[in-house]
This record gives sequence, structure tokens and C-alpha cells, in this order.
Amino acid sequence: MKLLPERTVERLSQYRRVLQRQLDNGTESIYSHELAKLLHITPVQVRRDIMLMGHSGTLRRGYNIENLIHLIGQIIDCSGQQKIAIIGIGNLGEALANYLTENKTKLQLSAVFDNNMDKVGKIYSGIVCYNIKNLKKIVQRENITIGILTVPPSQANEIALKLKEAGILGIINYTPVSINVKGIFIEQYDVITSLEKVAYFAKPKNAAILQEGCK
Amino acid sequence: MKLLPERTVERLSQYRRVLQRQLDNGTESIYSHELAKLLHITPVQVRRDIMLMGHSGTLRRGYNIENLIHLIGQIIDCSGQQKIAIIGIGNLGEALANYLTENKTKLQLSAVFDNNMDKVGKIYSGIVCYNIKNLKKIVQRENITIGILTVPPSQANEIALKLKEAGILGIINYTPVSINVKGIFIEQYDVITSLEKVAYFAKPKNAAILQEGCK
DNA sequence: TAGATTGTTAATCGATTAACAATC
DNA sequence: TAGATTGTTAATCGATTAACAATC
Repeated sequence: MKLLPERTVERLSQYRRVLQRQLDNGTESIYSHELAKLLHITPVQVRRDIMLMGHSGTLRRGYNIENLIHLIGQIIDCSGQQKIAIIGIGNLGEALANYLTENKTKLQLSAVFDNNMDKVGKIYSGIVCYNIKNLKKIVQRENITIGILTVPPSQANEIALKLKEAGILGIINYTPVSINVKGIFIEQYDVITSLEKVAYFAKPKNAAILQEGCK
Repeated sequence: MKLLPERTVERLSQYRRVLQRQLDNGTESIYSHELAKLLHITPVQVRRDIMLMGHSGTLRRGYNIENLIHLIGQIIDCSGQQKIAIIGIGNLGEALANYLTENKTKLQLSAVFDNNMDKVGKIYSGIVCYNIKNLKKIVQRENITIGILTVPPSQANEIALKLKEAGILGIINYTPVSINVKGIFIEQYDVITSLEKVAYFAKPKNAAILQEGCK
């Protein structure tokens, strides 16, 4: 079996959310150009993504929304529930913890960790904060597979390695440092980098060049 | 003048941070393979990025760190200071506000907005929260060019449009909805999408396929 | 000189888009 | 049938990597 392209997987997540909204509104089926419009992408891209999942629509009625949601679930979600840990309960870690418990997905926040003894034992979004020393033990006991890294930069690499050793299969790295752990899936989302990127393209001179290209 | 590739700009931001750390340690110059190692990328990519900036190193001593930092600053930063607004002070917005004031960059958080009257007038990270009704007035008065969007999904599109009308040139959209505003630079960073993406590649079966590919 | 390094072009890879056949 | 839609291949675009000339 081949893996789906990264960008396609990202869009599947987005398709599912807007499709669920359509379903809740009582819509049963949707054309590729309608789904495309909701995400501001092209209909071809929608059809190609759906093709890559191995799904088929009907020629005159488009795609059955319920089937599509179900299929995306089979592809993205695990058969069992996938569990998440947040490592580092600062401002960002805490905000993400709240965000995850508010927004229901199949992904379940199962543990948070910190090395500050003032935080250990406290409850964050209904989850007790463990001492980071017990990382491996808890991750293995709870069978956690995904780690969200929101520790201070100086600790990022070391803890990423520990996460891998504990059996974590994917990490979202919100720290500003590049982490060097091979063999697992790592996604880098650094706030400062994204901000400086936007700043570059939003410099008045550059924004003018961008706008010309759009016409 | 041509714009730099998006990925190159992202890396410039990362180069600058690690270079600053090197400079603080008293290092004066650096080889492409050393800089590459710090970010876990290839030396060729480093040299190509530097070439795209129009900079040159010396053949036997590599790149002068101070010059490089200065040049990256000229490219990313505005001549004047660029100002930022955060729109929507929930958990995430507040965490980002703290994060921005803690981590010094040339980018200055100059206003935060909310439509909840309990929040309007309160101070967040030293910045007073304005009523979102005054968005246009404040943005123009303060000459803000970058907006961070952390409002509830239902308001995202509408407020993005208002930001554009107020003269904002770039938006970082942390809401889970795709926003439809043309002519300005928009960057999408949705927490659920990134999480579901990592979940897909961290499914045990898929992780195994990934790991094989690495060998 | 030999070895190490930079600078740059050409090749490759991944993702998007254009083109179009198939069909209801 | 004509028009609208899906499914899919080929072309294009953007980014990375390989190859290598230049030079200290």
C-alpha cells in the first residue's frame, strides 16, 4: 500500500469538517465544484484527492456525503482511538490542551507532562499533569502514539528523543528549534517562523509584487 | 525584483535564530555544512538559500555570521517596524500574545481585539484589548500590517475581509476555516488539521511504511 | 599541489493544474 | 442529443538535490 501525499491528507481533514457541516444541514450529496468552493480550491483537486482515496462518485449526483465522511475516517483515524500527550504546559501547551478537549475529534488527549513541580499533579482540561520523569512509563501504559511538543527550546531535542524511545510515532513540534530524531513523523510549526514569513510577504513592497501576480 | 521562494523565507528566519546563538557564543564565521547541521538540512540548501539572497561567503572561511544576520534582517524585516494585531482573545489568542511579547523580534504586537465586552478594556500582555468594532480605526491609526486571526470559526471570513479593508497586508489564520480574501498574503495554520495529518502518518501501519522508506 | 569549500546549473521529486475521454 | 459531471493522464510549476566548475 502507498501512503497518500501530505497535502492530500491535510485536505482530507478539511473536507471532513465541511462535509460534516453539510450533513448536519441535511444535505446528502455534493459536487466536486461545491466542495471546492467551500475550501477555496479547484474542483480538479477535490476529484483527484477523492480518486487517490479510491472512492467514486456518481456522475449526475456527485459524491455521497455520508460515505465520504466515513471513508475519510477510515483513512485518517485509527481503528482504535489514537492518544495524544502534550509535553510542556506553558501558555501555548495549556491553550492547546483546552482547544483539544473543546474540539471533539477521534484523537484523545490522554496525558500532559511538565518538569515544574508546581504544575505536576494539577489538572489541565480535565487531565492530570505528570512529572516528565515518568514520560516513558505513562506513554507506554496509556499507549500514546502522538506527542505535542511545547517545552522550552533548550529541552526540545532531548525530550523528542525520549518520546521516540517511549514508542511515540508522530510529533508536532511547536518549539522554535529543529529536532533531530529519525524514523518517526515530525511536523514543525513554529510561531515565530510563520510570523516572519508572513511579515516578509506583507512588506508593502513585496505585497505589491504579489498583487500584480494575482491579476 | 523577484520574491524569494516561500520555503527559503521560512529557513531565513530559522537561520537567523541559530546564527544569533552562534554569534552570542563568540563565533565569527560558519561553513554551510555547519549551519546545515544545526537545522538538520543539507549544505547545498544552505548555500542555495544564501545565493538567492545575493550574498557571498569566502572560500576558506565560510560565511561571516554578523553579515549574514544583518542581511537576513534587511530581507525579512521592514525598514520601519512592522506591527501586529491579534483578533480574538481566547485561549490561543492569549497564549500567542504572551509568546510574542516574550520572544523579541522586530515585529511588535500593537493591538488586540475582541467582541466580548468582558475582555474589551482589559490588558493582555501589556496591550489593551479594543472592541472589534473599532478594528479599522485602530489598525489604520497604528499602521498595523499583520493580523493574527484567532476568532471563532463562524466569524473568521467576515473579519478577514474587514482586516483587508483596514489595510492589513498579511494574515495568519489559526481558525479551522478556509478564508476567502484575495490580494493579501494568507497563511493557514489549523491545529486540528495538523494534528490529523500527524495522526495519519503516525498510524502504526503507516509509520512502518515511512520507516522502510528511510532506510 | 591536494583537499576543502563556495556558487550555480541541470536533474529530480512532489504537488497542482490543464486537458480530455467517458458517461449519465 | 447536448450539457454537466466524474475520473485520469499528461503537462506544468515549485522546491530539493545531484553534479560539478571555480578557487583558495
